[in-house]
Amino acid sequence: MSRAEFLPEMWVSLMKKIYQHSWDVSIEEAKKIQEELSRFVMTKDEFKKTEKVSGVGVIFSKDEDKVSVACVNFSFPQLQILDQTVERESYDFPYTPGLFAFSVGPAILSALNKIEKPDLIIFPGRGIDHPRKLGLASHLGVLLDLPTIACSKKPLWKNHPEPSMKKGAYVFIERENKELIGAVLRTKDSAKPIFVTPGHKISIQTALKIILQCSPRYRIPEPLRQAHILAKKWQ
DNA sequence: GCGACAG
DNA sequence: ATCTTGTCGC
Repeated sequence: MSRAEFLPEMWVSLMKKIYQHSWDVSIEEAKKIQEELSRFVMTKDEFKKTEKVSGVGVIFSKDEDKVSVACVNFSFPQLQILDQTVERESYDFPYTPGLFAFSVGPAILSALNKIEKPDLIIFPGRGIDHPRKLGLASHLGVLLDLPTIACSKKPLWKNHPEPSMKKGAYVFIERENKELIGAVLRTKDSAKPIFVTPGHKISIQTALKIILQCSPRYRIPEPLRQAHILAKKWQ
């Protein structure tokens, strides 16, 4: 099949999936959706500008089935807050490892609708480092057709390597089949490293570069840190 | 069978 | 995620 034939078919199929996409599904259906959407995940740099970078913060309510979601747009690389939104919504899909997006995806999409469209989004959690290659950042990256990065405070992989204590140091993480899925990145001298993985339309190298540029002072990249603080206020 | 498993 | 206690580097 030629590339010219392949691409349109791929996009028709993608649009179909997005049109049919439902968050109100069983666990088995959710996994199937992940398998299908993951075919469209790209880990090459596919964007021209990153002038506006958004961070997403997610906090679950203690008692009720509610989740607070904040989205904060930053200028890049100046890192000034441009606009932001926060909201508290109920969610139907209980938190399940591997299916995080089905709990918080709807609330995040509705929050993102209330701010200006960013050029790139940083999500808490996972990206391609996922059993079906579709962590939250990859899932919403495909649905929004935007470059996305995932950052986690927890290791992607058991027994991860340790970068040097100097800010900017990193070590790649690979699957057993040697496929690169992300990196352990030191965003602050002598602080615990964070775990960075591409979501969609971005390479690991570029993701690391952007996350470092977003972390001038604190361990957690500023867009994620501010979004987390804002979501926490509305918890 | 058991614990761990993004937030 | 949250809670809690303790330790170290800046």
